[in-house]
Amino acid sequence: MPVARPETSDARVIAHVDMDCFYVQVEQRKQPELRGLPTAVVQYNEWQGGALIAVSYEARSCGVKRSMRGEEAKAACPEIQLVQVPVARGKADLNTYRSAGSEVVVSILAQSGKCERASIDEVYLDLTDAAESMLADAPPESLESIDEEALKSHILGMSREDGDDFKESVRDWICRKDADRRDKLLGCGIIIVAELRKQVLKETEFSCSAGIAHNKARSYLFCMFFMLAKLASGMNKPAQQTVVPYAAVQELLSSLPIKKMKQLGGKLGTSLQTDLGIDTVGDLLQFSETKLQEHYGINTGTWLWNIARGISGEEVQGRLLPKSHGSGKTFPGPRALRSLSNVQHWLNQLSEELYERLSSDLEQNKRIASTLTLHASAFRSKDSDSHKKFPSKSCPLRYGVAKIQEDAFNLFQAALREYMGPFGPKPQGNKKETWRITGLSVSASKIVDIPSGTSSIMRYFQSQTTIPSCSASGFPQEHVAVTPSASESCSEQKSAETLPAMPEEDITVTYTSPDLDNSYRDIDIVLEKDASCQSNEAKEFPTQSGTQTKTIGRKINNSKEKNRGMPSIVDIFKNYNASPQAKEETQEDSTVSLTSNRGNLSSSTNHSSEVNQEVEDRRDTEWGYKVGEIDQSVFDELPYEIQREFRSFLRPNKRPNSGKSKSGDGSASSSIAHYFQPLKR
DNA sequence: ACGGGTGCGACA
DNA sequence: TTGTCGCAC
Repeated sequence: MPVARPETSDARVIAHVDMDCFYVQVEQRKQPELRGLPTAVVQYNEWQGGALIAVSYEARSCGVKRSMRGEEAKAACPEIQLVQVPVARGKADLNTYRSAGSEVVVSILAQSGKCERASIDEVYLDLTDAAESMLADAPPESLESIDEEALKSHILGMSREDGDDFKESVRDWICRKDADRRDKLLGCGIIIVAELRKQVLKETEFSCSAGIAHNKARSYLFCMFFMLAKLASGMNKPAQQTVVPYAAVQELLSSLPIKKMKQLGGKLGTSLQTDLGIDTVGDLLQFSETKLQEHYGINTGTWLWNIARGISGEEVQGRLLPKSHGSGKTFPGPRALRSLSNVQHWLNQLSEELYERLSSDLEQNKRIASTLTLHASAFRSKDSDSHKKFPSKSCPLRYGVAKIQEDAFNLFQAALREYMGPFGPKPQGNKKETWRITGLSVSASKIVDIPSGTSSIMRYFQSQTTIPSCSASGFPQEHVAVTPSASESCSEQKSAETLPAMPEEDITVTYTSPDLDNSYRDIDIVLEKDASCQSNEAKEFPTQSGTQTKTIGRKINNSKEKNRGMPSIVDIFKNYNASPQAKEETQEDSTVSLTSNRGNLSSSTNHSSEVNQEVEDRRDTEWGYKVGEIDQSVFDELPYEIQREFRSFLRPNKRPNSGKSKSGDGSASSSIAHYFQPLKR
């Protein structure tokens, strides 16, 4: 829930741009013969014709709706064209849509102001600067002609009965001399957005709709308004835009059902209705801020009070790239997974896709992700508490397909044991597994920019991506996890798995303690054979007493604590990226170089001298940190080649693995360090 | 026991 | 911080 900061006179110009039925448009661009035909994009064709995920306007007017099955759609609209979502590795592959989305964002929309990619097919734009300078230099009233596209805009509260008349009144509204300044800015916004949308159409062949207002909430809403109006009027033209004059807003909104408001489409909206009898925005207006706060807490209460009044201080984040990548699949009903090996198979597929996307993110955007998370959903058919949530688990992310696969599987097993409880799976007499996995996903988050100019980083990853995808043999496998005593079924299944063979001396043993309630229990106690300094510590782990558990917990905390004062690789990147030269933002043609970190600097003080001074200081020390302050384990977060790159850059004279930076235990034993690829290959 | 696959942000 | 939950397209 966005926290609304009260904004008294909000004279920003914010646009919400929505690529409507985007997947359909992407497919129609690929197959132009589908243009103009009722079309839907469908995935997983095998069951009842698959599920519709995007529906063209022609098909909608036949009564086809999203979340129909393909067969229903055929029944409703026999001539409908069904296009399947691409499938890769046995799962839906949305990459074509993702890249089509960034095509739009990157090449066009990012030009005229701050741009936030809200989803695969939506962006917010902050056009305040552009609108203000237009108002200053060439206000609409001074123009002899207004763009034809802009004249097609919907202006809420203006009836649009007849064509030419309507355009005239739109022109009048845009050019009104006596208008409120805020309305004038919106008028400029109309013209700017119309231009942008034309450009998008020209360069990508995609059409889009837009809402223009003084804040995000409203621009979103107006975009939705337009789409509703579009459906109601039976219009078949998907591309238009909506704006609302300041004075007319409140009246129009008060009749709006609250469930239509963003964030209120779910439980909160339902609660407003059933608990407080609030059905419309007008109803919501009757409630005092404190009353709302009593029911929904201080933040949500204030937020509700504000949005009812059209107040939303939420800023457009200057972010063109996603903050995380995920790859997942559901296994509904009878298809639920019931064996570890099956789970591992799918985790391998998902991890492959994830790695592929991480690689291209690195290649195209020079970003690196640092956390891997596993989510799963499950049920237990027999047990009493079969609704228990399957826990999510995360760990540091190591680059490399095999590594992600291995880590994902380890995370899964850790989560599974937690899910099944401290006593593990049923004793051997019952051979049947009690759990069923109905969904799996792996995701990568905490993505940071890496500096450009360190070209060998790119070379490294390019070579990685050319390796044939799945084969674990393409990667030198440094260690494999072995779970000696976790549970009958686990070890049983495990042996059935085809884990890559490797030289024996490289094998790393992972000891697990079944009653250790810690997500790192598999991975945090890896003992590397040659790391002699850790042997004392590691010896404690195989035992299973409660006191040992506490000891382990403390050790883990200690090792984390040790890292706490240290700059992580993330910090280093951040500081580097704050330097001005990394910030320049040129729109390249094909190889897009995006700096997503524009928003990292507080936008309100973006140009303050204070910040600039800070940046200057950082530049003096290049990386912002002295060599000696950087812990060895920081480097261990990266693949060897990249470690080498940084090492030569940061401390040219030191040999790999030579020094722990500070006192205490070997840093290679920290919870982060040992989990990554060992330095030597 | 399903719209599926993703992604975001808030909360504890 | 991690993990959970809700929301949206």
